[in-house]
Amino acid sequence: MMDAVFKALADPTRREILRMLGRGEMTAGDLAARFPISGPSMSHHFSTLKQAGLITARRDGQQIRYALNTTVVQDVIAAVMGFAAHETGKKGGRP
Amino acid sequence: MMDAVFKALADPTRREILRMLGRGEMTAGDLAARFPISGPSMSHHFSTLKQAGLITARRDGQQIRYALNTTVVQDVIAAVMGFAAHETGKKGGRP
DNA sequence: CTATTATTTAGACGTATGGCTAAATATCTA
DNA sequence: TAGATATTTAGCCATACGTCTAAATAATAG
Repeated sequence: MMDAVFKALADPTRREILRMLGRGEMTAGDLAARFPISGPSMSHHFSTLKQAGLITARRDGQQIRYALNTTVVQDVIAAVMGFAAHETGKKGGRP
Repeated sequence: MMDAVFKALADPTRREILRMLGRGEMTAGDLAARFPISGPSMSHHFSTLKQAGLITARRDGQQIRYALNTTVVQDVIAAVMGFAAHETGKKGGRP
């Protein structure tokens, strides 16, 4: 599960999509218009992000509105913090 | 730069290496012995992590001791937090 | 129902990635 | 110096990834 999440984060276009969605919901079209790659390629990125759980999709008429899934984003933060959380003998928390 | 970091994090073996180094410094050999893949393959993973700045290497006799670079790990955390940090109209901080 | 707009699915293509074995390099020991 | 141990570098191979164009699906407008 985290495997799909980290793989999704590996691509710079997808990270930029996440940053944009961080400002609020956007339609697939609006999002795609801001990148120099084809619609189908963007759609594939959406699919990757969605299956990783990083974004959610909901249909609104003929458009699809994508939104950031902040819950999973927080899971990522926790996972990364986990890398350094086991240092022994290091001063933990805030002083 | 963050590009190399996120790419490095995309592989589960490399994430596991980081977790192990989170417990403290280890030699290339000790680290490699804990994975079911060849030494050369492990060496390549070390190289990827090192060039991403996620780990540091220092020679100690005939061995190389690897250590987690917590500074860069924190940069990753900051970067991921940046995805969700721009939500408008959401209640921020802790309640 | 037909046409139009929005988005995804399918298939193809070149490059990147992760794995392996064999060979090279570095350091210590006899 | 020769030999043993630790680690990396060099090639090779199969699979995964990101991109594209063409075609399919979904929903709205006439």
